[in-house]
Amino acid sequence: MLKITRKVEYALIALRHMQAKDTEGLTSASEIATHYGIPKQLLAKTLQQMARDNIVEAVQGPTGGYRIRANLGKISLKDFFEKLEGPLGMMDCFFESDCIQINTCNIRVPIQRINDNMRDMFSKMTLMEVTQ
Amino acid sequence: MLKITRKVEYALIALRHMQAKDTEGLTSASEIATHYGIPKQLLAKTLQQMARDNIVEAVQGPTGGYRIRANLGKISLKDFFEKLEGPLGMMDCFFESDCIQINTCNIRVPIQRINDNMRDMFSKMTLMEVTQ
DNA sequence: AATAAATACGACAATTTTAATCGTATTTAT
DNA sequence: ATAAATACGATTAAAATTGTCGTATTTATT
Repeated sequence: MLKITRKVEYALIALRHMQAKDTEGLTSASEIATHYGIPKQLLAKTLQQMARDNIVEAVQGPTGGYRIRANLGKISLKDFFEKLEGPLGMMDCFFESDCIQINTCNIRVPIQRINDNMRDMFSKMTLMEVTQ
Repeated sequence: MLKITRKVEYALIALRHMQAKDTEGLTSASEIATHYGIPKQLLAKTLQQMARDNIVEAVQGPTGGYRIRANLGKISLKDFFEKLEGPLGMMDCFFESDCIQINTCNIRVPIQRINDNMRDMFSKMTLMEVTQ
């Protein structure tokens, strides 16, 4: 429990890899996949999603690839996690309201508090702290 | 991602339920399962695990049940989570060392830092904060 | 113009993890 | 003796995650 997903993991690996290179150069999904031994297609999808979110920029065609587009110091980990994985919550009932026990539940409020602490923590950390 | 498990959820529900009652009285797994509409056997196992961890005390036989044994104000959420679910880590490589990429991995150290922050946060919260 | 290498992406399959159930044994109040 | 409760290993079911497939599109190079 309380784990990040591979998608987030691969995204962070890719960002850190690109960060370490010349800002202007492009990096292909293959380059990263080969270097870190991770599945290329899955990584590519993750990069594509980050492109849709304007975190990276994609260039098509041969010699194409990705480069970092956003200011990573201005994206909080909370926003990053939520862009890739949707709303952040320790229990599903914080966003899916199909729990029929929601009225009798005695821990929703206290867990909500803890959850707020967690969100707060991730709000105060930026992507830059991971990638540099 | 970053979710707690049902086991932890049921454990917290049970503790909070018992906390709200007379300290000396016993509470059966059935009572809690019925009241909150959760699977009795699974809840029972969770209570049994908490009994092994000395968080609750178990009394057998008819009229038996459980009561809180530990001082919940002295058990951190981190310890509680780890008692029920094992070591707390955002990535498996923090305790399972079978990742062959562990040497080339470029995010292990930064994620480790974030992980430490998270563990720190849960170390500073007690079970009492959830159950009262 | 043809080719090849890259991104784009929906659909599907495999794997892993989590959740729930089953079956049986033990304890003990009535 | 019975019944209601805890105890717990083994198994099954369900859900979530992870990975693959197939095909389309873009574009530099020849």
